[in-house]
Amino acid sequence: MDKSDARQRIIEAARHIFVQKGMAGTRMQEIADEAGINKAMLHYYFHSKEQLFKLVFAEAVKEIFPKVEEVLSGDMPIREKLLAFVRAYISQIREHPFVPLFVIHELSNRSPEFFTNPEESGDTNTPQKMLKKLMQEILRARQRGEIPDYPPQHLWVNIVALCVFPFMARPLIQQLLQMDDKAFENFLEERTAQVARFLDQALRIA
Amino acid sequence: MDKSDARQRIIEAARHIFVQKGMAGTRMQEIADEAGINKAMLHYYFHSKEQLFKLVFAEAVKEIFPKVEEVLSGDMPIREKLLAFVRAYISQIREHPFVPLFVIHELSNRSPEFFTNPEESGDTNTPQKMLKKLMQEILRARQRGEIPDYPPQHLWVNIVALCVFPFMARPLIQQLLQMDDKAFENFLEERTAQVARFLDQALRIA
DNA sequence: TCATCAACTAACCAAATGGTTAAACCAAAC
DNA sequence: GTTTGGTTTAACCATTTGGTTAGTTGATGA
Repeated sequence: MDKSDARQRIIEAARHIFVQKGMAGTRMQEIADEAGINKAMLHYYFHSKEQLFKLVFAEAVKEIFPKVEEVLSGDMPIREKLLAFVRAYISQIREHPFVPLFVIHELSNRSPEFFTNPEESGDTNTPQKMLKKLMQEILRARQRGEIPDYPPQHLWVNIVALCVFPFMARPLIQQLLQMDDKAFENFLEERTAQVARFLDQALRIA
Repeated sequence: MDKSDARQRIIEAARHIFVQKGMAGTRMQEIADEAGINKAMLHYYFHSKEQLFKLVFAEAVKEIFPKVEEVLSGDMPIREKLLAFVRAYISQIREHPFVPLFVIHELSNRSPEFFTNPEESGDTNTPQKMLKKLMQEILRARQRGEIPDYPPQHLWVNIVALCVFPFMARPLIQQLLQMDDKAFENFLEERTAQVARFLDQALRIA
């Protein structure tokens, strides 16, 4: 069975509107309208706005956490690995362009433990642990002289910034660089290659 | 005279709360409380929430637009100029760490022309024009072989991303890299030097 | 001393909003 | 056919929220 397809429609509508307008800016009525149902149905399936929001938010967090374990856990040289990460991550974000801003904005006024994924709490592959491993890998590569000696945390933040920022700051960028929508789409097309190249240069040893 | 200091207190309170919670998440009552006045006073000085918001927002936009004309209009070589920009811009953002996320978030649901600064409309030094000049300068330097041939727009976005992203994504970064507040402050201390170095490397000619 | 006017307040209002309720609908089980 | 139980709805409710009003205060100037 569909397990009631209204439920699914609600989730999709909620997701669409929450991501666009944020928790505070979203009206339950608007979600109901977009899902094509009565407002009371929202409370039938999810009892409160808060609960519905948490569900959407948790989903969103998963979408921006690097789902790139294969890339990071492979055993290629660090430089290629980081470049592969860039490609995989940009492509992932591109499928959910508005999610990073949404997550970061909502996170900014909430207690930090709000987004520890509770479901897979026993899992050893939590993003934090994966990242820690990557940091160590970067350190080792650095000691072996394969890349310049950037502190791993800065290097990591640099990479993520290069990947994610253009999606978050789209309206600002378009305004400042006078791009219309088509120009910006084109800009995004080039983006993967350009970030990869920029990073590649920055990783060359002196 | 003070031109009524209540007015000033209102603006400061509004700024504080709007920046933290966004337009939709802000309650007029909360602003009134923080300003230590009656809610009706808000409407006495600024007649609507929208108007008060616009004022705060316009102020905020100015704070994140690069106020670094001296740096950009100087005539040092492009590489040093870009490095000087990084230093000046990070230091500017550091004084208003929450403003970039605020502006970008509010911008994301508004018509793009919302933030064209109307006051100095006759001014020739609008940020767009300054940027255009910088783009051309980058192009020329590139043709002269002083820097690698990154498309100027990508290079520009890269630089801004490296400067601004850590401030916007602070809670995410702290969570993922397991930094407490002190560790993050320390991270920011190092940031200017690290971004400068990363950029410097990326700008070396092959 | 009194008129004036900006600054200020308490009380109030209408609309919006998250949430509830009681009843209706409707397909499957008996 | 009737009962049953999940699904759906219209109407309703209490609170919140942006905004207003009518009136008070208090300093200034004639």
